[in-house]
Amino acid sequence: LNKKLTIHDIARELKISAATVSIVMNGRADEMRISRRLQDKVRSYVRESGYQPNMIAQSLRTGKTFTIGMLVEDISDPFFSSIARYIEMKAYKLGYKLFFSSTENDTQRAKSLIQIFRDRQVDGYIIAPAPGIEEDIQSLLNDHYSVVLFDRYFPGLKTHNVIVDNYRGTVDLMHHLVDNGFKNIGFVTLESAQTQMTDRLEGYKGALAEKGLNTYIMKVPFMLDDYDIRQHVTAFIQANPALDAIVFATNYLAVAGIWAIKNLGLAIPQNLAVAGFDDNSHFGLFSPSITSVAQPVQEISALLIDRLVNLISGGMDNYKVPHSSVLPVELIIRESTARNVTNITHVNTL
Amino acid sequence: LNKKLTIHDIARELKISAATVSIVMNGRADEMRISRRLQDKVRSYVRESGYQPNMIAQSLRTGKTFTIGMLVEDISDPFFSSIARYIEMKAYKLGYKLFFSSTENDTQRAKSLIQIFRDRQVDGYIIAPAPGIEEDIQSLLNDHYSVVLFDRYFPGLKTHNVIVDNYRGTVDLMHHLVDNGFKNIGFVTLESAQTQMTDRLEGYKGALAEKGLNTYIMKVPFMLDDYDIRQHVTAFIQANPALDAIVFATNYLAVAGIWAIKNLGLAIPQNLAVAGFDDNSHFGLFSPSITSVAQPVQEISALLIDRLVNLISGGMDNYKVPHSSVLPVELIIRESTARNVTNITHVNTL
DNA sequence: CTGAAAGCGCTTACAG
DNA sequence: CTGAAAGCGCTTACAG
Repeated sequence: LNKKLTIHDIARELKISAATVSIVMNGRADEMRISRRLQDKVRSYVRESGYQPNMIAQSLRTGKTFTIGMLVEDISDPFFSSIARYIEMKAYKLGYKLFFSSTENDTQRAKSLIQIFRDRQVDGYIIAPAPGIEEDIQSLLNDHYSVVLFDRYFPGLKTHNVIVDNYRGTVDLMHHLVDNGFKNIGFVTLESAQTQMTDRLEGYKGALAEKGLNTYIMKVPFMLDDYDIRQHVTAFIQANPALDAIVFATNYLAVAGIWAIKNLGLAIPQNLAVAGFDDNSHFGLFSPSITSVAQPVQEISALLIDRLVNLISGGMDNYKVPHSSVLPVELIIRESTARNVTNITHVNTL
Repeated sequence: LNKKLTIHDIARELKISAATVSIVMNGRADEMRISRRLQDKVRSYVRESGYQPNMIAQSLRTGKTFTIGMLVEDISDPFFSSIARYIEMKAYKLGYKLFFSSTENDTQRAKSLIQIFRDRQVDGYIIAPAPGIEEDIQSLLNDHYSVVLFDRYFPGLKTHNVIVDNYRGTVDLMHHLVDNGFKNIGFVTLESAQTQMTDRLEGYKGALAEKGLNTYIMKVPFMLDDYDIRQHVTAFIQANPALDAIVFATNYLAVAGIWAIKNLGLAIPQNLAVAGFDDNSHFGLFSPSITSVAQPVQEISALLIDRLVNLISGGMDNYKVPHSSVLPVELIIRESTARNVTNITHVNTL
């Protein structure tokens, strides 16, 4: 196809060696004591000819690809796609490109994707780990790759993590519900031992235990489609007529759950209050608008890419002190958890 | 760091030449008449040693990177992120990885990202083009790169395109509104000459002209933030009290517009019916649920990746007959455009 | 101050 | 049937 200019073409044209061109291009000209005149000559030729170094050749020689592999659960999920967006923008400025991949939280798929990233020789990894890939992460660490986990982590691994205070998020939400008069609060979560899910569950249990209230927990199996999630939620509500509020541990559980509640003909929050974890830019337009615990997407993204690029350039020393950043979450109160109207109405009718 | 096995290590171990190993690895062993015994020996050694060829070296030698550059307007937009998701899954099976980048519909940024893709030597390009990058696309074509455009295209360029029938989408929507008794239908779109936007606008004008109804058009400047879009929509509604319905030309215009309408205290659809282009998985849960024109995301994705991989492997011949696929859209009718209740109520009270 | 040479790990004619 | 050699385009000691 189109023949691209190489460093040797330039060297020949300027009657110097290719090494000199390379050194000037890499900003090592002063250090190598190349005359200013020659430097200018090279630089102006490069500028005019529009020469662009072959990154593949550079990568083969230096071992650096300026590429980052990012593994999320689902790139079309609003939480992950907005993080991807921020990280890509910051990476762009730093000269890095990202490979995004969706694990669907599947162990085998995640393992395979990590291997692909290895084959591609990415410089670093940003991973929201699927269950069961501890060994693969540990193996990356053993081989001294730069890795940062987020959203969830493995307590047994000495990794750098960027997570949020999931426990406190649910506790704050429970206090809000209790303060608004709700007494029988259900919790719909996933059949999952991942840290972000267990922390949210513990927050729920802890807050209710403290208040001496009953717990109602439904664990939905992993990887169900929307239809099946709705069935589970419907069954849960029907089996627990005492429920006056229900909390969903993830964004997509909430969306499926709200469908189920509407389908049962229950009014939110009059018959059943609703709240969810992970905010969604559309929750404010739902009917009614939905209370949720929001994660600081922008801070998470900034921290992830900064930490990773630091690791990549800092070398092995940084691995000595893995560090978890725990960011605060924010409770966004909307209509779906408004004070228990039924009780108030009841009082009035007496 | 960790020393990886090379083809020469294997050759030395097996006391054969590196070329033989390479040939076996690339499935050209029979063609090159390498004995079955030797083939098996190589293959089993490769399997046991876990040897993985160095893709960077392969790319340098062959010029192929098995990488695709994908340029969208915003990777966190649900339309683009769901396309990204499908494409990534299909690409995974075909051995390709994707670089996703967001242009924000900015000309300079889009140009810069295309150059970065070139530097990275991607094998092909999937592009939702920003305005003003005709030359850059043409230049890719001139250099015989594989390119497929989607969502919008440049009528002057002989590219392969995957688009939807935007014109018909708006026409269908207008007919639905008119059939339901709406007579003063506004259209909120962007100040944009991009094909997807002009086609939607033409559909609006055409359908209303055919019915002999007035048009009310607001063109919002590009790149406004949410707050400013809401201001524009508010001003538009206040300046046109006759409006009984309003159509938004994109998903995010609709979301911002609905905020504005709610803020004005107008009831949907009693005071003002609402519909939008591009469906959204949450529109069904809005208050009321929102009528919209849905694009066939999965078909778009499948067509894009199939076409592109064909171009990449088929070589130049395919460039002789650029082809536009125009996919049908689907009108999803929900509560926000229910039959004009005000009129009916009016009749009843007489 | 600058150039010649080696090598990153692979594939592809070519020779025998 | 198989191996030695060249080369993809770069960078990095090393020599002078």
